[in-house]
Amino acid sequence: MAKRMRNRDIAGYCERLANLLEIDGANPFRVRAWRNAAETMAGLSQSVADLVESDIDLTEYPHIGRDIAEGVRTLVTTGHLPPLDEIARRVPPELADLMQVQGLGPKGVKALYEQFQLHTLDDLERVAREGRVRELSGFGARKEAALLDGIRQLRATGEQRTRLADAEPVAAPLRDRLAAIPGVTEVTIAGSYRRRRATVGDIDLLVASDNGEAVMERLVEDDDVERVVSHGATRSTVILGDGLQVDARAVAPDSFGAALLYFTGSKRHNVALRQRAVDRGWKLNEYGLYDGDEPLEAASEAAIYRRLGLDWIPPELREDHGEIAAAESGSLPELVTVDAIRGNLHGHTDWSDGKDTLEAMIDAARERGHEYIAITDHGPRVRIANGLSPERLAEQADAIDAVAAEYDDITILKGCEVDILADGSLDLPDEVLARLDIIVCSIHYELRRSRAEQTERVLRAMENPHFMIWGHPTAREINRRDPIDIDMDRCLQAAAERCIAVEINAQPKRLDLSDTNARLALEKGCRIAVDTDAHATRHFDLLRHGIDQARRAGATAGDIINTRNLDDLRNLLRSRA
DNA sequence: GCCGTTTTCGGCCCGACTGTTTTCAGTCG
Repeated sequence: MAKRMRNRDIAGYCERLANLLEIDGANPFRVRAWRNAAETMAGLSQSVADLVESDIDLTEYPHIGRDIAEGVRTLVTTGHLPPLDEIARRVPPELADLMQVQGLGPKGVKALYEQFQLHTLDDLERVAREGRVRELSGFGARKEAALLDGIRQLRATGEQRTRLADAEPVAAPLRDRLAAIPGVTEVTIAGSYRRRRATVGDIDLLVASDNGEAVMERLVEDDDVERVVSHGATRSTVILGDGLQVDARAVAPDSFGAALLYFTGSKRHNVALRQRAVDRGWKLNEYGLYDGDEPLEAASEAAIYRRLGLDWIPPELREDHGEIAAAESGSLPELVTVDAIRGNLHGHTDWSDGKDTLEAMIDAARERGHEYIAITDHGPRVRIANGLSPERLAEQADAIDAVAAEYDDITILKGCEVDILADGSLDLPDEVLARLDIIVCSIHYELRRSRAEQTERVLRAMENPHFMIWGHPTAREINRRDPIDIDMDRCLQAAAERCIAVEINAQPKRLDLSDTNARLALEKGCRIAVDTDAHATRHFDLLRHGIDQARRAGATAGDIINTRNLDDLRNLLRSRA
């Protein structure tokens, strides 16, 4: 068995093969087939390697047929993707990486390779600096400069996507500035931003105006704009000072709905919708839904969905994960909202590594209308966070009792975020845990252990009857730290069987569980806790980021334990023991 | 290479922008 592959790795191989096939001039539909399969696997909540190991037929999944299933099976077991090895004999595999340079596609890479025998980004940079790229037919001085720009940018940002919460404070003000332009009736940030993905690759700004040209003029002149990549009458691309790319499109107000649908995506969702239109003898594009040349609907998303026989689908669900079938049968889930949350079950005070006092945290929860709040400072193992010993935990309990007496509008739950040690034991003894109302169990250390070890670690911890909520289950930090390697399928199954809730941690750097893992958790029958893991009063406002991911997983209020009233919540937690 | 209640063969999204090949190919989303 080769080193265990993550879905992301497998998708990477398929994507690489697709790039090389494209450079080689293969049938474009064959290229797309591998890309589609890559996307399917990247978005799958189950581990593809597990599926292969369990002999599950991969062709059950969309866009994976006999050949690709066979290739992936071989890849997982041997570390080799045969068609990739085959093409690598003719096309240097490193060329696939050159396609990441903005403005450089398969044709360009092929031409550069044939002319200069260049393989790598460094080769390309050298040839471009020497001014030789412009000699090539189809290239010129401007293209050469653009490629150098593209190389610089690729080196600066890599493939890294921007966290949604980091994109918001840049994108929203720009949106508001465009909205203030005379004649603009509406501006919406579409794309993965509107679908609330945890990270965004760029910002898709959609503007409704009868004078798109004026909007584009204003955009490229904006103070935040560092570089203009393209600039047209209805469409422009700019790079902002912090490196974030913005794709802006202007459309007439009466086709805003169709454009919004189109530019919100996902690509997969759009393809499925267009197919549905074609099945009815119509055509759907960014300008509207048409019967021949006759426009049927365009002004609103809801009207277009309705005409296609579908309920309006919330953007968070538009990933082609079965939402279209659900919209057809009227069985879309009623997604949870921020307002449905009655309390936060994971948060810290200055007793451990929180910034604010017990009283301040309670007041912050009251200001947000919460009915209860759990105080879950760290257990002793997390020493750097000033984790609480049993003695200090007892002191804190007295402090909570004293404070609680002053409030009649909120209930304070005594809790702890205990550490799951490497051997699966918890960092506080059972008799201490037994005195608490709520116990969040999380992994903070020893993140690089093997999959088998991590799985055993968590399964063993879950045997403890005091394990109530699995906190930030994979310990990932977006763009900074990979998730731990663990058999999520088995652990979520165990959580479901033991009535353990799994957390969606709303800290923007975590968002852990991820949307796909949260979806898997729901499929397994787990209940979910959406928690802020607040370390300061202002962190209560991060809740919406966790709710975004819960919605992307298709969660209703009923799936979330902290939408329950206090009695129901207590019963749920007690059913654990 | 995938897919399928009009199909196991013949489809597979397409429009905007750029730069360069003076009429369009390549790239992108």
